[in-house]
Amino acid sequence: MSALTNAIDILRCFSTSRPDLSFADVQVLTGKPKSSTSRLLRSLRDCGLLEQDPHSRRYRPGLLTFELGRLHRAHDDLIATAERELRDVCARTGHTGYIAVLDGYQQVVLRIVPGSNPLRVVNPPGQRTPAIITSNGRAMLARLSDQEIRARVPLDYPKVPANSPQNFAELMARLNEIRRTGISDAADEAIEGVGSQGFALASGESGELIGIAVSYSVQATTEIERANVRRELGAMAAKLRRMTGDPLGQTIEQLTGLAS
Amino acid sequence: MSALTNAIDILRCFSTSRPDLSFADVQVLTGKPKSSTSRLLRSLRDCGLLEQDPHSRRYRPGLLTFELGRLHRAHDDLIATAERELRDVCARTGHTGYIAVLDGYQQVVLRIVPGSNPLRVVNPPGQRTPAIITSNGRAMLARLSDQEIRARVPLDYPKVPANSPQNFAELMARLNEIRRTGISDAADEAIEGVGSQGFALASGESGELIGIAVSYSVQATTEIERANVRRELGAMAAKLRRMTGDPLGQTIEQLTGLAS
DNA sequence: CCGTTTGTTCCATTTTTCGGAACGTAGTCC
DNA sequence: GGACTACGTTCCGAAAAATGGAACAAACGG
Repeated sequence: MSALTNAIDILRCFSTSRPDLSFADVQVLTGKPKSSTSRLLRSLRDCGLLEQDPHSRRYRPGLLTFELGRLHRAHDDLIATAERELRDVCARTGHTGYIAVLDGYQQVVLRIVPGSNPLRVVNPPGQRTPAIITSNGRAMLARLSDQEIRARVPLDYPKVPANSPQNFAELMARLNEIRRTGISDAADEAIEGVGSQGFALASGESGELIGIAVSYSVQATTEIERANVRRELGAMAAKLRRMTGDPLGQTIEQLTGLAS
Repeated sequence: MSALTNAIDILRCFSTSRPDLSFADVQVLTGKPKSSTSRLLRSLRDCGLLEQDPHSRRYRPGLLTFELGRLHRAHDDLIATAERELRDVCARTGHTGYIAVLDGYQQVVLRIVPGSNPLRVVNPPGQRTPAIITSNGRAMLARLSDQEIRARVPLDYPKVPANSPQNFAELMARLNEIRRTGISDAADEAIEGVGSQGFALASGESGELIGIAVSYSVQATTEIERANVRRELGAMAAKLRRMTGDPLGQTIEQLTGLAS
């Protein structure tokens, strides 16, 4: 196991729920010996990937990650284009919009478009969530080949909320449904009382894949309003697919010519 | 030279002016053999620190840097406190506010508060600039011991704009001036026609040091207006120093008990 | 079809890393 | 004060990984 791998393992211990860690935290989370942890933490700190609070002695992501993170304008064309359209939809509907990407079987929130409705933003940018329990997460999975999906979802199917697909067969059933309709939805899954609808957008040019979703309170919306959201999303999807050359019906593997 | 060091050297090649790099770019910038560059780039890509555009094959900071960068809310208390106050000042004066930190002899922009005046934001967050040519950069330097300043500024004094201190002696003269008045200013240095005033804020508790500045068009402001900015900044500095327990007059080294 | 550019793979040598154990350093309890 | 514990760092021989020159491969251009 390379030094870089170990370093990354440490960096991956940090998350929105654990924005800073003590030496002991890191040691427990990585399961590495004290000596290795000590050396690596020092290296990471010295190179700017981590910072150490002078008083609490806890570690947190460093200045370098801030700088690099700013540069990750990330797939800029695709995302910026999608964000513009999403803003329009959110302005019209008042709901909150999300743009996310897939990483393994998790999704990571990239952009948020706050809505005017009083539903607080629950997933800040950078937030990781299992893709199988969100509307746009499943929409993205649906664009992968069955083989690729199988490879990404852990063999030991994770414990998920009651409304989410409870096993691999249920998941595939939902993904096939999404493949038919082009739109994905969720209700009371990741967060109680919150529903969302979303779709996946692939760039025909770069083969990038993003998920776009609109999120709302289930209680505070009527079936009619949700149908309206579906219509808005459908129109947005159609427009974006035209703009980005998304060859709907092709898996990402077919687009890029290789498995990721 | 450790693998991690080499990896960091590659990451540090990316900047706002070079947000993505080709294999050849990296090879030239790092001066490493092709084989090493190839292996390292692959590792960095595989672990998520870099991404590779499927078509242009160019590299850019990856999803992991985005996630970690989000977590670097960084020195949150100090910066958030300062940012709140800065917002007030910027709202009143209409000018653009900056918060930055020192890294070596460069400063890195952390936060921007756009003003209402039509001066476009020129330094996005993450931007690096030599601290010796900005008002808040010099303000931060002025809070270091002379020995520490000497250690940070390159022996081969860099080429700087005409209005900036042209050599180490001139720099020290200006820093001593800042130490006397508590406020730093700049005009027509980093950017032609742009002036700024700033000060440094140290947290008495954590020993962190940030620079706070307000920036404006030299042509579009009168001497009276600039005096007003100075007054606003002075008041803000006094208030923040009280709030954060900044022991003005002490160097950062005295605060943290060690050289950084 | 050949030269160029660009990038990857191979492999013997050199250099790091690894991790158990010994060694500090505080803080705490009695 | 002294023993105890939590927390980290340093040491060092064994083991693993990085290194970089060279051969190899692929894409491009003329």
